Amino acid sequence: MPELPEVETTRRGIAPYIEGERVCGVVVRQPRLRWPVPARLKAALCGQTIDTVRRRGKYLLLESAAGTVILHLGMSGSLHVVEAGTSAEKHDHVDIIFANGCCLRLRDPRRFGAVLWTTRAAETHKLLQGLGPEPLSDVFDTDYLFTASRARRVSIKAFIMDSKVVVGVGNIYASESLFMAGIHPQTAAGRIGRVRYERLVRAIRQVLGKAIEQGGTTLRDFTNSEGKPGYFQQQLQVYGRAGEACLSCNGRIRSLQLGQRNTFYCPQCQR
DNA sequence: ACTTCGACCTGTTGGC
DNA sequence: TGCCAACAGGTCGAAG
Repeated sequence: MPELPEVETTRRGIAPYIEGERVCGVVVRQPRLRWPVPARLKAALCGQTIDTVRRRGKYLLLESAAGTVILHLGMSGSLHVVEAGTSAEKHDHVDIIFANGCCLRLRDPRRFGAVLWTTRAAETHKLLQGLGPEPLSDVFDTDYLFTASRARRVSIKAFIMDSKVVVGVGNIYASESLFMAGIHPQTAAGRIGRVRYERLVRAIRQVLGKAIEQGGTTLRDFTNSEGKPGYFQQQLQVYGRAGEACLSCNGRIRSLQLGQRNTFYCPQCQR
């Protein structure tokens, strides 16, 4: 479900309810997520105040003086703020309850998500330390991407979906960005020139930025923390449109498998 | 060091 | 209507 825009939409949705609020309870109904939810989470977190809710790539970081909760939504996770005491449904695995009466609830049917706890700077955590730059930051520019891609034989699509290269570009926005940049998804990353990387950087920024503005993409069931869907799917140019007409050239959108992921592109517009 | 691929889960969809 | 296979927005870590 969530790529960077959906995670950012979630962050913005939950922050006002929990920033500056004190945790007074933690309920773990299902500790078996991607990694076990640490048993010490409850003891560590109770009594702490969540100072800030940050995002790094697709990870959400709830920071307190004692440590940081690292959250990942995986493929099917979502966070909602409900009133403390609201009855839990089938896949509501973890609640963090606040003294102000709010309950931050993680739902994740496929359980690819994660809830972890670290007492050190979150950036140094194993899962975060190798991450590439934020796509919307200044560090992510043409030079960076061009240099990082030299001698790389992977497809450009797999390359931009690699979180060590750049974070937050998932399967939907990878296809969309490559369409906008006019680059065929199968092209080897190392064989793409500077000028085209300039276009690609711009496209990634634009696509992600626009998607955040629209509250993310809702294909099946993504809703923000208030239960509202995102609207970016109305702007999707190629994702999920195999067999349909390209909105730019009227040719047929095609799909292919790249790195075990479905990939959409227009063979006319993308070379 | 790079690349590919299996693995982790459940729910939904589409074909027969 | 029912059953079953295929597929889904992520990504780690092993193996080549």
